[in-house]
Amino acid sequence: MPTRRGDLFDPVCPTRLLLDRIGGKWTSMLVKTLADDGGEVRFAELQRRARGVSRKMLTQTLRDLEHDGLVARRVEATVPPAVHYSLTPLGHSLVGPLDALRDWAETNMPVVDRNRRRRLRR
Amino acid sequence: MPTRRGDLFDPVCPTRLLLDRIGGKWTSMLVKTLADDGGEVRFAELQRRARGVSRKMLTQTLRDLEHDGLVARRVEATVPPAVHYSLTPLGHSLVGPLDALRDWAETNMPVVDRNRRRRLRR
DNA sequence: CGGCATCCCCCACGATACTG
DNA sequence: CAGTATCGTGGGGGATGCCG
Repeated sequence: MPTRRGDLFDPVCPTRLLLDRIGGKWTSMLVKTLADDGGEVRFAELQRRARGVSRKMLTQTLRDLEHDGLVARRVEATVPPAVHYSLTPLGHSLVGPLDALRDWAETNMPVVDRNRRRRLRR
Repeated sequence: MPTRRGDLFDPVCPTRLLLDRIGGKWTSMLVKTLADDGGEVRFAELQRRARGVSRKMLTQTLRDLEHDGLVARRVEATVPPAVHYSLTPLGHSLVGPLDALRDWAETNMPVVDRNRRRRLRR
């Protein structure tokens, strides 16, 4: 078996791959948006809810999620086209673990002064 | 209350801050190493266990973890110095949620062919 | 031994413009 | 409406060297 369970030190270990995904700037909020809705959400609606995301990053993030089987994409061939996104069952199964992280963060993450963005740096 | 629970769309929401941390290349494996050990681990030992980490990134990651109260640093003022790292209680409390993520990843993360590193890119 | 300082590279991400 | 194409940039992260 190529992937030993728990071997975070393997550069291609599943945990690292997952963290690469949900570590993306928009991934977690998109998953949460789709999870909260429960059904299908259109592209423009997603962009409206994820305040600040560019169309490029929205597309790219959704493509990655789709590639990993977390998100389903359905196209209505109308003019203009309507594209609907939703969580797959696999996607829904990730919501639990993600919520656990979120709960931990909201309870324990120290409140940061807005001036030092990101790291402390210097 | 400044941080609304569940507002992933707030740029400084706790979840995003947490993901910035554990999204780091070495963070999760360091936390896991310290968690598995249970006690104190020396700098050189950490570097040995986290195969591939440079001293610079090891120091930087540990500093960030320390800053967030997840890791404790203890210096023995001998020559040469001996520095010991361990998880704080707060750090230990993160292990559960992190393990949940890890379990999900190992069960559900699609096996990736080693050729396409990171995204699909093109 | 542990850890800054420095230099450099690369890629995630943003802004903008064009298209079916 | 829902994308692609292109360009530019910030900062995460690697390599190396010096230092107390």
